[in-house]
Amino acid sequence: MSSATQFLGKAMKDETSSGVNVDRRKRPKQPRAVGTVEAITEAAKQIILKEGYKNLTTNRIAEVAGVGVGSLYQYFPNKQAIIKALIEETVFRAAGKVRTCLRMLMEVPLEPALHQIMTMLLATYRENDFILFRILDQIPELKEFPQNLSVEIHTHSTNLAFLEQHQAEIVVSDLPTSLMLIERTTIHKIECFLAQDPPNITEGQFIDELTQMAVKYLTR
Amino acid sequence: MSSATQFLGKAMKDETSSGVNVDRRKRPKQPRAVGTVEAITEAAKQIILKEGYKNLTTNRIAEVAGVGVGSLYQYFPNKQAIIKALIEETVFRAAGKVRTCLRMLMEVPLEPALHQIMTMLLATYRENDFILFRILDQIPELKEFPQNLSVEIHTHSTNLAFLEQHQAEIVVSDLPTSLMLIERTTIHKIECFLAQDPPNITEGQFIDELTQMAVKYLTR
Amino acid sequence: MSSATQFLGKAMKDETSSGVNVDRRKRPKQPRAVGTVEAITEAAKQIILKEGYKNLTTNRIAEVAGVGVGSLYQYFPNKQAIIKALIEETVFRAAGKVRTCLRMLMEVPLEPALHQIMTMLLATYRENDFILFRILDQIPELKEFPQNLSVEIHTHSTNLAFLEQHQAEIVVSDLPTSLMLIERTTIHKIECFLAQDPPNITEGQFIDELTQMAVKYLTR
Amino acid sequence: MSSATQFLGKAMKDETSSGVNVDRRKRPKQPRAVGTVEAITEAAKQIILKEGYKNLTTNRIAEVAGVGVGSLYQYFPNKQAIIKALIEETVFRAAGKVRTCLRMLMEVPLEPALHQIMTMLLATYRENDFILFRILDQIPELKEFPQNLSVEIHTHSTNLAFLEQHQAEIVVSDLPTSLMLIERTTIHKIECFLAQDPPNITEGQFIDELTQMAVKYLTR
DNA sequence: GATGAATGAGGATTCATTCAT
DNA sequence: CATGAATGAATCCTCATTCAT
Repeated sequence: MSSATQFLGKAMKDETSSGVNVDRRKRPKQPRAVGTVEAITEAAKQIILKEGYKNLTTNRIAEVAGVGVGSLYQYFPNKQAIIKALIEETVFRAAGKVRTCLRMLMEVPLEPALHQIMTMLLATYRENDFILFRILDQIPELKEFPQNLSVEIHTHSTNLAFLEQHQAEIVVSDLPTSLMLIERTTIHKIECFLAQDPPNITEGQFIDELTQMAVKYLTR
Repeated sequence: MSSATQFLGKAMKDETSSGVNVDRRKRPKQPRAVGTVEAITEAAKQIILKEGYKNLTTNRIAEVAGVGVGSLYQYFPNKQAIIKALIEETVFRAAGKVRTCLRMLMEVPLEPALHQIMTMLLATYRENDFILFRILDQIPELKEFPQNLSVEIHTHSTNLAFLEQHQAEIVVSDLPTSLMLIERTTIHKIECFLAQDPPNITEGQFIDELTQMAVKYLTR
Repeated sequence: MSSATQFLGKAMKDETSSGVNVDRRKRPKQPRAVGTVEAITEAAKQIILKEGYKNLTTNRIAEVAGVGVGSLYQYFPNKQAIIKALIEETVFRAAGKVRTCLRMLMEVPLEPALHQIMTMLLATYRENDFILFRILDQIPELKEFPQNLSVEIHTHSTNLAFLEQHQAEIVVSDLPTSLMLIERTTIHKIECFLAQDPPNITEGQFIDELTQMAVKYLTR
Repeated sequence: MSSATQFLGKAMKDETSSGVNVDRRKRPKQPRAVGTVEAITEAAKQIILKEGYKNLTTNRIAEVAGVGVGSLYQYFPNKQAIIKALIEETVFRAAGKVRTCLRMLMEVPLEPALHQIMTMLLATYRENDFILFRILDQIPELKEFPQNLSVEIHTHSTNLAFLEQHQAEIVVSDLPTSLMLIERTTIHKIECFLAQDPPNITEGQFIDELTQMAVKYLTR
């Protein structure tokens, strides 16, 4: 039994015990309804970005989305589900970009490839309002459903494939574990970098730094 | 000094910190009072650890501390101040241990020294209920007073002294910046490691991993 | 500079910096909501009248109004706003009656006209639960928004027109100032009279007294 | 049965039903204790004057007075009693001045005498921090014990004696009632005048105004 | 489906008063 | 006598959720 399985098992147990449902209530089929759902998550996003997570109330979401509060509960069973949907959406889009980029760099040597990846990652985080990714820290309840709420989850296997493609240049013994370490470290640094305002290091320097760190670690 | 001046002074003091005061209210003098203050922060700690941050209400703190709600406000102006005091306390104690350890390893070669440091760091984080360190992520308001709320702040100069002592073995150009990166990365990894339950890697392996990462990065 | 100056200055600054909003929160659109708003102010009125201002708590208002506490905050940002609305309402209705009466007496000679006005004033104060007018004394915070909270404000210009119409009989030099003095004095006396229970003077005597005072003052 | 008797009767009934004691707890005999009592009322006065009635808490009084909260309850049964004592003190001192002045003007003709009295009254109100006199409006509970809390009470008989001394110049039929009207009106106007900042009338003009009003009313 | 008025449990905070030291 | 730590009922206000229209 892998730890992943255990983890999922735990999450499921928790869900059962707390009785909280964070999934969508119904799949809207009518185009009007699709628009409403998007308006809701978009409103949530704007509020988090502009007014802070602590101001994210259901009434405010409805107001910004231009719908009645009641409509929120047509598509989401509760507030958490809205946040979850928003993050999933964001993560899904971001992961797609990362995977596309990785596939294009399969044939490129490790160091320049990593440099490009890092550049793209930074851009993706910025575009996708990285603050959303950090929101999870403020919602312990949601942490128990991380299945789809982390970019790594959606990119890990592609990442792995990428590294295996470059195995000739790499010396670490346990590739999956090393990959995980690099992934986390990289993302953490990007978050720290983006959180600084103004940054005390140029973007170019920062990406070089990130790349060097990964290359050194992987190739001794 | 006119009453107008007094008033402005008071108003300004109140306003400077965005209206929120997170400092202590009064210093307890009677031994009984000291016990109460400790009971309050200890209660807050236990609640965070056992019931989660979202259950940290003032009434619950008082209940667990075995005092009346009013007593909380004898020593702290508001709930945030309690949390701040708790974290400061924890951080201060942890930083003390780290510094002591570092001073003992000044003469030891880099790699074994780092190995010991990592071991000690992991132990310290575990002992000191590392969860507290992560609580800040859930309280954006407190992030604005990070002066004393981060272990790094209290250990950075000692860390720097340690690395300078080993300069012969180190190749990085900008030592302070590199140190900061290593500090953050190490702490982040420790937090991730401790957050896993159960960990999918042994403690020994994990510390080796940490040490290798730092050594490689510093010495190429 | 007198202490009065300092006091007022401080008070004003206090209000400005505290940024308290005493306006309505939203305009009810559904008829049900209109009823709720009225029920709230009416409940506040009844509590003040029957239980005293010190028993005017938000929970009690909700209870008497037969609604939940939350409903109070659908239409008013805070308790003060409820009181303000109640007083405004009362003042507005009372001022309307006064103005109507004055316009009807434009052609009547001064003394009989004043007599009728005083009679009507007393009746209006009694009907309109004059206690509400005195509540302001107990809420220093509201005193700073007296724009619409005083009957005089809404009747002063009509009063002035009335006196100018009778200028032939009047000898005072500065009509506006004299008017203000009479207004305040009259109202104050009415309040004192109504506050007595039981009064030690008949209503007829009292109105004669009021009229005489004004007539003597205006006509030497 | 005079209205005064009725009023007292009512007050006593109220006290019985509310069971509140507002008298001093014990008469301090030791000089140290006398100092403490004075420090307490003085502190209350300073707080009302500089920080507003809403900031008058027992803890703050003790703090400003430089004693422990407990000591307040050595000499006063509750907070109201402190306020009552403060007002009594102030009223008593003010009434003394007024009576002295009146006795000196027994032989002076009505108009110049009244002019001097008004001047003195205004000064007394200013000196004695007239705000204290208005505090009663904010404490309905205390209004029920006005026996000694109003300057008029302590000066009424002297006032009456003064007017009787000038009976030759006076035409009103019911002297006591007229006196009461004048007293109230005068005090009310002084309060309004002092509350204005800046006043829109000079002090001299104001006193002339007051005097004229009284003279006209009394002498036709 | 959509609305928005209504809800009320629950949270942070205050402050007059007590009582052990 | 004096102290000041402790108290807790009471207060204002919030906000996720429901449901009648």
